[in-house]
Amino acid sequence: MGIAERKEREKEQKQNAIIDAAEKVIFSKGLEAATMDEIAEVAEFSKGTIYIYFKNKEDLYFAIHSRGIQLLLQMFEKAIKNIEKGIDQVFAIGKAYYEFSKRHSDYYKAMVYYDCHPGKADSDSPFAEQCNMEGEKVLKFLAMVIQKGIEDKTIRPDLDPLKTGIMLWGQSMGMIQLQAMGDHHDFSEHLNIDFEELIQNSFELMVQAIKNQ
Amino acid sequence: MGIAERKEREKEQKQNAIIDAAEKVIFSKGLEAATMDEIAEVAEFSKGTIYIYFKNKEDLYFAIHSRGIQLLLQMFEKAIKNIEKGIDQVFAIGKAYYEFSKRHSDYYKAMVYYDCHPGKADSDSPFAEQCNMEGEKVLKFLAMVIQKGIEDKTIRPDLDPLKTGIMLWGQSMGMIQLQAMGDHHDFSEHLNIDFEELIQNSFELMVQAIKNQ
DNA sequence: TCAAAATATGACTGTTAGTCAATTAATATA
DNA sequence: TATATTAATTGACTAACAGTCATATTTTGA
Repeated sequence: MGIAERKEREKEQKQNAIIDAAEKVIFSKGLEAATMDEIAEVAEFSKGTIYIYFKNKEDLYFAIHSRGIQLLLQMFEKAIKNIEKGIDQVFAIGKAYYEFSKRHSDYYKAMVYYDCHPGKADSDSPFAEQCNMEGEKVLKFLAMVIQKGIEDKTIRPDLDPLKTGIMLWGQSMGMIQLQAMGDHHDFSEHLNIDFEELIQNSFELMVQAIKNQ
Repeated sequence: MGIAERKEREKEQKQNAIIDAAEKVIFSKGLEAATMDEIAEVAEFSKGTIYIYFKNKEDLYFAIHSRGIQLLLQMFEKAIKNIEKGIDQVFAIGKAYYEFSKRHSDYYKAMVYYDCHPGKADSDSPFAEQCNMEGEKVLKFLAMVIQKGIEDKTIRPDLDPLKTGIMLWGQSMGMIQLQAMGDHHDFSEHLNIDFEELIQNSFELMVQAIKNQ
């Protein structure tokens, strides 16, 4: 059955075209202001069609989220190339994470938004499921690098790689989020804080804490 | 003019009554599902009246947020009593923060929700302003405790109290948020992670990193 | 060529934040 | 006290938007 396959391919293409349109709209006017009507118009489909390819607005947003995670993982993979020691790779990943939050801030915002969201009906959203899987992949990548660091004796051997990865992830995420908060409210300038430097310091502190000896 | 003062008092009382109603509705059905109509009904005012006392829905939510921060600061103040050393007080504050996120999870969720939110028109929301001020007060409290730790030689003297406070705050917030994410999605149980223990470990790591010697 | 199945459409519904002209209550004035 | 003025309150109304579904169009297979 070549037709079924072609249809499958076409379906995916259309889905991607809709995600492209959604990104255009959301990245230009913000998550909140983006409407399904406008996304449909930019995608050159009727609104009804959007709802054939995506369960609801949230599901469409999760599709964007998923693209963001994939991009992040690629940046992590690039970041550790040509770096020898595990501990240095961990630091490089931290920097890459920060870099991602700055360079792809649209994706980053979309990701944070949904991570903070309770999410009313994430029960059966296909793309939400995909996000979870991909998020786990990123985490396991980090855990693998930590494991490598333990093996090459640059990271404390008493640490559990997965747990340590979660800690580093959580702490880094918190710092980057704080910076975003500082941007929205006044506080970073009000208290005269250079967040870029502060995040750098915070990564150094974390790396110091897991370093062997 | 005693009347003007009485009116001022009455205005505040009514505002508080509306916030009470909003908490009742939001804490029972969630931030998203809560409607202004229902809040008005529970408050026993018409919807129009709600909009006299609060600029918009967001402003009302910020009022709840503000109550949460005040409660948090009280918990911090209680937490450091009867503890001698600065470094131990820092640890106690970390524990209190986690405690707050568990015991007053309704407030905590409301707070995280708005911290993550870009916030379309926070420009002239009186309660948002109050939140910023109170958030800063909490941060300065933490910085003061760190300063004390530097003075009693339990915390590294090379650290800047305010910057270090921001770091600890951001990192703790990130960990707690990760736990919340783990609850919503499947990942904490899927990866067999005991978050309570992990957060404890992460606090220990942080405290270790700022400890003197 | 034409019936059946798969896709796509956009007018329609229900819900909710926010508004505002009309109403009611409180205060000042004569 | 009676009346005018000012302040507070109301709820019907509007606009905007997510999501639906009967109808129309296109594609497929006989």
